[in-house]
Amino acid sequence: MVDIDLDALEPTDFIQEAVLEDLKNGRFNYVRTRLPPEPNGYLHIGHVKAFLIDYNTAKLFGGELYLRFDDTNPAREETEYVDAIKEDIQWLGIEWAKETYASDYFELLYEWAIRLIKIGLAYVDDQSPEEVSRNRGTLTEPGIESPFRNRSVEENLDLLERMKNGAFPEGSRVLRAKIDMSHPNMVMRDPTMYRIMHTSHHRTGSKWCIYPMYDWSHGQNDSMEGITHSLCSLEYEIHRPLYEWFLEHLGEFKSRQIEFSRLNMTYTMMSKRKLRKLIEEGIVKDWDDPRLTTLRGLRRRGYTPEAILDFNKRTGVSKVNIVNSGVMVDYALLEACIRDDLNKRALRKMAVLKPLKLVIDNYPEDQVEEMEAINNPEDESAGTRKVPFSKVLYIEQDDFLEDPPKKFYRLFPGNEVRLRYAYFITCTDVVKDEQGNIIEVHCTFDPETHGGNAPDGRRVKSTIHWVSAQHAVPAEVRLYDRLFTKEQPDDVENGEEYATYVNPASLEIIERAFAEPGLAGTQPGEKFQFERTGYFCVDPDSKENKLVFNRTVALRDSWAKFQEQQKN
RNA sequence: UGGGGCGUGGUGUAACGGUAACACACCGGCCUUUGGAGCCGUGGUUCUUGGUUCGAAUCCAGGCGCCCCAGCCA
Repeated sequence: MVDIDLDALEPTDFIQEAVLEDLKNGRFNYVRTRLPPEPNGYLHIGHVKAFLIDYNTAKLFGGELYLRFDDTNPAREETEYVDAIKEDIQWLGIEWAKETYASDYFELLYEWAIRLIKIGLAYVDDQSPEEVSRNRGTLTEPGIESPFRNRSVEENLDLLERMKNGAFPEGSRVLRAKIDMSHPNMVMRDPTMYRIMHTSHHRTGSKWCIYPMYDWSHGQNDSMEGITHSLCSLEYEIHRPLYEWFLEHLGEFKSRQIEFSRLNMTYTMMSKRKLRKLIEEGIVKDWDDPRLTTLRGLRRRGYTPEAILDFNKRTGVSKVNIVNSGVMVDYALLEACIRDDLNKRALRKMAVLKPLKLVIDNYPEDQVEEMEAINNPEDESAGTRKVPFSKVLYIEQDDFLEDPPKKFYRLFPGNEVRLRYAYFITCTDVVKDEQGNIIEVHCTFDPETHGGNAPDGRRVKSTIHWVSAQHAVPAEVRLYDRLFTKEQPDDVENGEEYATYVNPASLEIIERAFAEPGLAGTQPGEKFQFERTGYFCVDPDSKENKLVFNRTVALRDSWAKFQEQQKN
């Protein structure tokens, strides 16, 4: 029973409004939702939307959430996935009241099937899969009734039991609901309830030789568990009449199904089948490849549960149906969410991704100063730290140009910039190798500007980051970009393959970057902002003697954007 | 050409018959010891046509467009 003040509740979407209405008008007096993953692959960001709708709806009304694995197809489901899915859901912070399996109800479901046979509403069909398909009709033409449709109850009962016990080969028979072969809704044209599979199940072993179809299992499981609100995506809307038909004739408890838009995102793929293909073809390494929008990929990439929850909140809930039964959300929104979260929380560090040697000619040879740096300008309580400074430094290659274009404010011959938290420097000279590559930049510093402030009040246009060459720790840095160059990579155009749209620059490995010494010893999962370049986290590949960082997302970069504009 | 859904700036969501709002993106500007962050500003005849109404994104009717369904997948 709900013992909360319904009038005080604030529903945040149309589903919660509908549930509130059901509670107010007495259709239900409690709320129980269910979260129904199929244990046949890893979770991706699209699943999160569905999960959070179930979780948040139950939570708002003081109800409970069941985690029910839809394990009705043993040919593709494994325990390994069950564990991984639970781990991912927990990582997000979703709690469930009870863990159940569709297979928990195989026995009861079988009894219900017998009841349907007994009232003449289900029959064993001996047609081949091809015949069943051919006789289903088309979208505009009615189907043809099976010659086995009017078998006696006794024969149906006998055949089903023998099917269950393994008397017949796979594909030889199915149990079908007897509804209407000319129904305009294809789902209602005598849908299959059980098929024969001589496959061992991850939980029931070899006990069953028949397994229920999703359409026969799901709605009945909802009923058996007393699920009040069965929340699912739009493509199940046309299945709702079938679920209601079953329960109506069985005389069992009816859940209310409410459908919502699925989440699709630009520059990525959501379907498990396609994700699996990416892995099999070696385009990405595994389910946790940081370029994937799987939960494991996002986690390894450095995304936080908070950012993903925020993303979910910002994308909302609706029934808008633009593509693939749902909406198409801009990938940039996800990036905005992680930037927002990490901006507030991540400690700042300095790291030079593409090092260029900088020598301060007038700085004493052996001197080392400890410069005070702010750990997080967004959070004063994060305090400060000391960063060693000396005569020879590394700066970013991108921060120096011998012959700069207009609007380039960084270092170039004759120009003065600030080294973050250190000094003002002026570039005096450039050293090149025989091929003409710049290998060293020389400058002088102004001792009066210690800490980065000029007592005479003069200003510089730019502040650049640095690390002291003799103190820096080397690190491998993996720069990621979107996996595809096309907004909808699965919208494959004539003759092409989605592989055509794979972004060749989706992964760039920098073998030898240099980080400030404070980064030594950091542990996998730790997150930082490398000033001026982006947010990074320590990869699980990282070892005591070899740091590995993943770039979660780059900082917004108006200079890079400006350059991009100039090109176009 | 059957059935079921959905149409609000580029994208996603609000507005529950009473001045179309918010976020992201984009483009300007301010500010800045991160070209980050922050702050301010410019973008829409609410798919369309007609009707009801003092008043319509909202209610009604027609049209158009898009998505889903012909697995012994879920």
